[in-house]
Amino acid sequence: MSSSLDLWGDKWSLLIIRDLMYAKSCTYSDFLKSEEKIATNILASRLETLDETGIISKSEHPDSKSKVLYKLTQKGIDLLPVLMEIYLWGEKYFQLSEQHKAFLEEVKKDKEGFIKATRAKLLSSI
Amino acid sequence: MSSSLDLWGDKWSLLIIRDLMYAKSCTYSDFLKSEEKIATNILASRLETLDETGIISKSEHPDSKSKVLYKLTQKGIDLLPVLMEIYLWGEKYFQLSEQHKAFLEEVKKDKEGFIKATRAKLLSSI
DNA sequence: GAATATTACTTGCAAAATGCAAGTTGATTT
DNA sequence: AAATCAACTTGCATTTTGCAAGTAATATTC
Repeated sequence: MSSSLDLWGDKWSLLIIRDLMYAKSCTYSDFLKSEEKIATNILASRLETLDETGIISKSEHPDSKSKVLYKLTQKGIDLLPVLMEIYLWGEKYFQLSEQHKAFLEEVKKDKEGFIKATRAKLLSSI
Repeated sequence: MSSSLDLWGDKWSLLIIRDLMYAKSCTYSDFLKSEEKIATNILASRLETLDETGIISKSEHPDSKSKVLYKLTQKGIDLLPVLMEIYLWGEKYFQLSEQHKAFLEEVKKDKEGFIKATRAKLLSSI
């Protein structure tokens, strides 16, 4: 557990991973757009270590040479169950937006199924 | 997710919570005995914030006035599924001891059942 | 095609968090 | 009564974070 947390167990790494679960792929500036407002140097350092540890990978953007696409690897996609349990815990102990509530209601109807489907979708876009 | 991580999403907090999942209750010096070697000031500060946010609670030790017992609250016990998914991820990507491997094999046979039983055990000792 | 804007970063620096060693206080054992 | 134990606290050096500004390469606009 300690070793796992050393790889991705800090707030910013997990938020990066979360963004990638939603978006399938993000550019550097996409990450900067999320509401948590990560500092640019921290973002760069987290992307570097997540890449080094094989949780995300860098690839070329089809449209432009100056853009970089970040994606989850299988190792990163396998964190989906962890993220889902974090969400479900948060649902119990925080006031969520209607949007999030509706989403989690859907998930709870068939958690295994949701994870399997999302996992397949993410794996297909690697 | 960000709010959840603000409460318990750092390495030391999660290791404290893990110790309490195994042990049901720990004293300050019990935490110091775990292999990860947390510094005493960090331990004190984490115990304080986990107590403030209602994830653990302090109680009197039956044997001695000078000892303090720390336990998970329901809010803390509800993190069990998160911890289990962290373990299961780690199983896939790290070399574990035979002991841990055997434990996780057991868990995987009936994850829901294991969580339910462990949860009940922990709740009973609150 | 030169000027402007965008993208993905890097750098410098102040503030906060961490880690280590040592110290303190009250209860307990010898 | 003296020594030990349990739960911390304190001081300080090191590391990490966060903010603002800068840079270099590509892309777009005039």
